[in-house]
Amino acid sequence: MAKSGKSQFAILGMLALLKQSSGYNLKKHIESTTHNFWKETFSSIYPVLESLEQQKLIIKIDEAPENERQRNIYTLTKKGHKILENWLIQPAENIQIRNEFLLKLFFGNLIPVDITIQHLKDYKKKLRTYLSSYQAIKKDLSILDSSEKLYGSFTLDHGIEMVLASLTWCDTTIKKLQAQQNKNL
Amino acid sequence: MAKSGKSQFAILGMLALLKQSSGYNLKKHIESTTHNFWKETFSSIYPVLESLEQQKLIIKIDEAPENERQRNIYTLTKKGHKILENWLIQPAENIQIRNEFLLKLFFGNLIPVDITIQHLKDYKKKLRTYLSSYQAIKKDLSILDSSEKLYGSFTLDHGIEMVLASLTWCDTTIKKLQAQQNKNL
DNA sequence: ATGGGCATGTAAGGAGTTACATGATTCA
DNA sequence: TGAATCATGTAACTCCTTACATGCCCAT
Repeated sequence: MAKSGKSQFAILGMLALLKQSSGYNLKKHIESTTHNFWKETFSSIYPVLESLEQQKLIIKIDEAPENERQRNIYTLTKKGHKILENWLIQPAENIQIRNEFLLKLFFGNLIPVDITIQHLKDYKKKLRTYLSSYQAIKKDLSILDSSEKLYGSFTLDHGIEMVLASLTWCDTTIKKLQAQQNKNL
Repeated sequence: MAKSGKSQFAILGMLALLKQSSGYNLKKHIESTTHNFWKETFSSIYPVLESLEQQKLIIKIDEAPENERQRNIYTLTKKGHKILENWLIQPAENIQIRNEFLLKLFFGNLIPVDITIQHLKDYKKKLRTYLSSYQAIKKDLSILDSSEKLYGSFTLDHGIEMVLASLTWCDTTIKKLQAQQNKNL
């Protein structure tokens, strides 16, 4: 079955940046660059590549270099570039955000305060992990050329700023809950 | 078909807060309180309510007050409370974040800089809209009782902090792009 | 009497995830 | 020779979204 959502554009865009790539390689690059706001799995990448090829937005490159393992290398066609650019110049649609962590917190008065505090502390740990992984990604950005690096640094900075703001909010929230806890002693 | 995802818990939790509610009323409250991180549609609410009733997690209240329009009022059973609390004390699973806006920005070097700058400005406008809607929700929180208000204010503050950090990031990013633009003149 | 809010659902489809399945190559 | 990485895919499923469909009640 052909997929037709946003994955299409994510893959098209990444392929445009890399000029040419296999599905496997695409996944690797998505993981090392857009991981904090966009992920893809093999199960979506391969069918999407097939669908994009059928739509003539990408083509398979016939490179049969000797001694090399069999793999499918794709590159964008002119039509592919056109479709991609057309999508890029449109403003983004509203995001559907579902945050299970916040949902649980919202229902916090249904469980003991100390469990919620623990959840917040665990969340902080996770956020710190994200922070260091973003710093690792920042290093990986050097793979791409300088103009791409610029935009990559923007999205990465966004992630970093969000994590930092979250960490501050966690601390404030924990303090408020602890104050609540003391009041009830 | 019975639904079995996170919607179940969102509805169970909201029902626990409200003590009792119709599906329609649930939607209203979800909109006015968790809108920034959790939404539900009628198409999920009604089937989920039916499924929850079959699982004996909620029951329909026989209130046939004269002169009142027909509607289904539900409330949690003991089993429902147990299931809900059990979910609440488990740490939240990792969120799958997909941000189309950031994805487009990441591919920004494929389109003219001024379009990207415009996208950022439009995004700022949207963020400011969110900010004022959060302030409106903060007022609506007064519907709930004080302990629930506390947790509602936490999740809301999270939204506000994220928006504020985003706005700052937008300004920084716009400045960087404008500098880039001037360099290329 | 009519428009808006209240109220409840169904049907079909879309998009992505998880689990399953396989095999080649490289390096230690 | 065995583990890790490269490499490609299928099948089933789940969940949610969009569009559709209906009708009451209340206020102006």
